[in-house]
Formats: sequence, C-alpha cells, structure tokens
Amino acid sequence: MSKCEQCIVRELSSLKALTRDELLKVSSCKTSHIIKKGEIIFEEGENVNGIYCIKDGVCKLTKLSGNGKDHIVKLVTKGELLGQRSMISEEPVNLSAVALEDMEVCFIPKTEVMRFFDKNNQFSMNVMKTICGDLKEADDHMVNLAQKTVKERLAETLLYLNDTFGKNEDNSLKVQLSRDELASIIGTATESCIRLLSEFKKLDLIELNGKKIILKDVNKLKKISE
Amino acid sequence: MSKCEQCIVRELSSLKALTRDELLKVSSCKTSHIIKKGEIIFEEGENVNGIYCIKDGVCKLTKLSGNGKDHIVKLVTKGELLGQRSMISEEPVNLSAVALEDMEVCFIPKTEVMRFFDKNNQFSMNVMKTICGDLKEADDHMVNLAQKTVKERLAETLLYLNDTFGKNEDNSLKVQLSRDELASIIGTATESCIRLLSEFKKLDLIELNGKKIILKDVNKLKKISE
DNA sequence: ACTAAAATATGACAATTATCATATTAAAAA
DNA sequence: TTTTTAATATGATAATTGTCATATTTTAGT
Repeated sequence: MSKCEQCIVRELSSLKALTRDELLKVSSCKTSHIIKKGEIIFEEGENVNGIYCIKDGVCKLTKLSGNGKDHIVKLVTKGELLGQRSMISEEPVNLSAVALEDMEVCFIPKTEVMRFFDKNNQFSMNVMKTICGDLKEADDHMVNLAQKTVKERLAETLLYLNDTFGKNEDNSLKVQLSRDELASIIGTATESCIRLLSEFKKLDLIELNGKKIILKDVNKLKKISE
Repeated sequence: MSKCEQCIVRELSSLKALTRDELLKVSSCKTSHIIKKGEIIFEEGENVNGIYCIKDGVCKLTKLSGNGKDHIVKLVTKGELLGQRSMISEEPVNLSAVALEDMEVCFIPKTEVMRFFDKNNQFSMNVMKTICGDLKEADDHMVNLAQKTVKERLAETLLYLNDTFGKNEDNSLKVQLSRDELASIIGTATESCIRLLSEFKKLDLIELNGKKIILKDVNKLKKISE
C-alpha cells in the first residue's frame, strides 16, 4: 500500500492542510482502488461512507433527469476529492461518478475525515472553500445553460476541456468524450451536438479524427462562445 | 437597535448554533437596514465585508449573462443568510441581491463571523451544510435547465413558488414576480413566458389577475412539470 | 386626474433545436 | 477474420422557442 506522505495528490487537494501525523493516520486506514474506464465509483442515491481522493484519471459526475437521460454536471480529475458534499450533509450522494479513463483513487472513511474536521481548522476551511468554488461554478454553468444557445455552449465546452485538461502530443483534447457525453454536458440532443461539430469542422475551427477533437482556431471559438 | 437574542430569525439560520454570549456580541456590532422593494443589497463583483441576515422579506439573487440579461439564480427569504460563499472564498460576491418586496436585514461584519468559525464548530458545520444544500439545489436546477422544456420549467417554477413561499388569503402566490422575472428564472424570453402563462390559463390550470397568479390545478401542473 | 412610461399580451414569422429515419463508420465479440 | 453491435453522421421534417411588431393594460410621475 502506497503512503500518503509521498503522494503527489496530497499537495493538490484540501488534504494539503493535514499534518505529517494526520497523513500517517490516513495512510493506515485508506484503501486504494484501480477503476477501469466506464466503471462506476458510486451511484446517485448510494450511501458513501467517506471520500474518494483521485490520484489519477478523470471521471464524470452525472445526474439522472426526469426523461431518463443522464446529464453531466461536472468533470473531476487528479487531485480532487469526491463525496465531500454528501459526507457533510449526511445524505446519500446526489450524483453518480463514472470513470472516463482508467483511474487510481483512494477511499478515506468518514470517521477519519470527520476527526480532521474537528481538529484541523485549516482542513475544514479548505474543504469549505472547495465547495464554495463548486457552487460558484454551478451558478455560472446554470446561467450559461439558461441563456446561451447550443452552439455557444458547445464552443465554450470545447474551450473548457482544452483549458482544464489540456491536450495530447497530437494536439487533440486529452479528455475523450463520446458525442453522447459531450451532448450531455451542453444539454442537447446527440444529433444536434454532432451536427454542430460538423459545422465547426467545415468552418475549420476544429478537426475531427474519430473520437479525437483538435481545436484549430481557439480565438474564433472564443468569439462564438461569447 | 433590536436584540439578536429575541430575534425570530436566530432559530432559523446557521446562527442558531451561537451561544448567548456570542449572540450578545452580534447584537452589539450588527447594523439593521430597511430595504425597499427593488433596492439593491449588493451587486455582482462588490466586496461585501460580512453577511446579511434576512429578518423579513424576499430577495432575488441574479447573475448577469453574456447577452446582458439578468438570470435569477435563487430566491432567498426570511431566516436565510446572504454572502456566506463570498466571505469564505474571500472573493467578491458572484451574484447581485435585489429586494422583491420590502425587507428587513441585519449586516454582521466579517471579522465577527470569522471569529465564530474559529471558536464554534457547530456554527461552521451549519454554514457548511447550508452551502452544501445550495450546491445540491444548483445541481438539480442545472439538470432541469438542460433537459426540460420551457413549459415544464414554468410549471415546476410555479409549484416551487407555491411550496416554498406559500400563498395569500386570496390563494395567489405570495411572492409576486413580474413576467420578466419569472422568465428570467426559467431561462426563456419574456414573451414565451407570457404565452405559456396564457396557455395554462386557457387550460384552467392557473388564474391570472394582473401580477397575481393563482394555482387552480396543482396536480395537472405537477404532471406537466414531470 | 392626466400624461408618460412601463408591463402585459398577442400575432406573425424566423431561427433554433429535437425527433425520426437511415447511412456509414468504428469498435467489439464470436 | 467475420459478424454483430454500437457510435457517428446526415437528411427530412416537426416542434419549440425567440424576435419583432404592435396593441392593450397597468403603473408611476407630475
């Protein structure tokens, strides 16, 4: 079992506030997991008795809507924590987490985390700030969904993927989403998403190579996204 | 100046965790304000150095979108706190707060509140839970905006207003919104909102009397909202 | 009370987006 | 490899929603 003291993630998440002693405790009670692409970490409605720390990989947080379709609420990646909201609210998780690529995660039981909340003020504050950041992001996202067209939202999402997760050596977006998943982020029908991607391709704004997407004209995409 | 120890609001918000001594402190440093309908409490981008405690009235939290239109992100009412996220994140507020009716609010300076964060764990926990609740709500709202039709969203919003803020003696919704504001909650053009209200009226689901809206068939509205 | 301004309402039309049908291509399984 | 299945792509069309014009009603200001 790998040690938290040496884990790179420790520097990224709220966990960076933990002391050496506290980290040793986490090390001894955490469990490590390899999660394959497509596998479910947890599902909406489940009781998750702790938090997941993402050591590597990206996952999507989805919520089932009334019409039976999944909506992708957020993408979460290396260095971030999952399940904080649910743990604090003492409620089942309201979102499902599914791996978009192979992942490495550690699970830290609630009992341990709650102890840090009591003892380590800086840790509490970090978690709070993270959740506040999520809330702000959610507000922004909400306004975009309410006020922007599908085309604007697609352009914006492509830029977001580029800025947040970067690109491979061949310049294609690192996070590979299916058309269906892309549609479920921007909130539209899969066909509409595909059609707009084709349009962007014709306008030479992007290049499509199977699932790979290469942004060719970031400035024009920015203009479209407004 | 009225005293916090006797204020009804004290039982509602996160402040209920405060001790008698802490409440006395708040009493002595808070400032009370009467805010008239339509007046601004704070504006997006401002630095608000503390939190507002709503003693009476309802306000809207709005965010300006790219196209210059305001989107109503949330309605906040008696017993709730404003400006918590901004205070914790140590950032300017990301939303504007505008009174929908005459309001009574108290302002508690940040320095005081931060002291409670350090000393009173239950208070921190309450604030955290509130923010987590807001985040969950935001997730739900996001999915609705992305997946539901305008008609479904209108029905849902009417039911929400009814359930959350109740009705007057004449059965009309207590919170009176202009058509424009209603449209800006559900994320549509004012004309579309008006048109759908007319449609609901023709179907005998609601009654319209100027700004007053009376829900006549809650069950059918529920079915429409899905 | 009267005038001006704003909010509500409705029609006509255009633009956007969804749905259904059907190729085509890519990926997975036999 | 071959077959089967799933994902991507595109056309045709319908439904939804937005925009502009304009009338009517309500509200606010003098």
